[in-house]
Amino acid sequence: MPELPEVETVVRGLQDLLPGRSVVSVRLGKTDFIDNPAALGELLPGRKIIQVNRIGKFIHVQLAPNGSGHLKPAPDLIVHLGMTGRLVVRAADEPAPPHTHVYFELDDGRELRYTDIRRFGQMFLAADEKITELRERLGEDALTVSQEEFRRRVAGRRARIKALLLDQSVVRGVGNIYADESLWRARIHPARLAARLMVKEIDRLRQMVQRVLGEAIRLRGSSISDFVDSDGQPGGYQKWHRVYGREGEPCYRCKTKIRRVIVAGRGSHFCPRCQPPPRARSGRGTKSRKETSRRRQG
DNA sequence: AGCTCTTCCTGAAAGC
DNA sequence: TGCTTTCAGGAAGAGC
Repeated sequence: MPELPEVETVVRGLQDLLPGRSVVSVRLGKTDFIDNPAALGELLPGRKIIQVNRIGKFIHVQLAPNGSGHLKPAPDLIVHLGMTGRLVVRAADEPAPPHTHVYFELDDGRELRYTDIRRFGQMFLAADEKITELRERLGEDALTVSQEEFRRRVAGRRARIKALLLDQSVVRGVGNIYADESLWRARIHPARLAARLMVKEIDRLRQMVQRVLGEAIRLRGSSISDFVDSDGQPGGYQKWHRVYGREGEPCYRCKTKIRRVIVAGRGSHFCPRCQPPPRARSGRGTKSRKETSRRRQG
């Protein structure tokens, strides 16, 4: 599940492989995750790739305008990997794995291929204006957000802190794994309300978010199910997960069993001792929190 | 307005 | 053993 470190790893790989190459043609499989599939084949062939950047979890492939195409707009390619998306460069004669839905033929006999089992990803073309709009819709990058900006976006909010970490308009780049890992390191329970955090805790959380993301980038991301980089190689950070995927196993700090509950609609892993749960506001007695509203299907 | 919940999709794993 | 159900989650949209 690609989050900021995985997307950064893919982008760095593509940045080594793609600039200078031109798109020759585009072939499509299923296209329900693409904004305007026909536009890919109309506006990309003949254009040279300049560079590849990351905007939160989005991949921005910047292309030069087509020399002869004054009349055609020259938008860039934006890709989001969703849950199971892969963007890989391969020799054109190498067989593609199942669920490969977009092939960008390059001018050197290779292909940039997009594979996505569940098609939660996104792909669209965007000119400057739309890219600016995308940046404005998102918060600051989680890796570089300042202490002041992070406080401003979080302090006083009535949402659970976990929900805010996952909200890309608060900070961009954090997903479920790194949210849980950061909260464990900051010793903050995922269900606590942001408004009830001390400023010191907010600052510590930002510090841990950035530490965790930095370490994960160094290890080329976490490979839980599907993630691979632009060469098809898995990352190594999953070995350093302290809570994610460790339900029932001992906490690395205090040996208490790691628990998993649903917070903000997401599986959330935490140590019940290191990350004390929020106390009920005016709850009399200890109303058990085993609500997991399990609805029966009719 | 501000949050939370549901939906999309497939394959793996659990359940009966 | 084999079929059915559940679950995973990024982000958009619905619902409260």
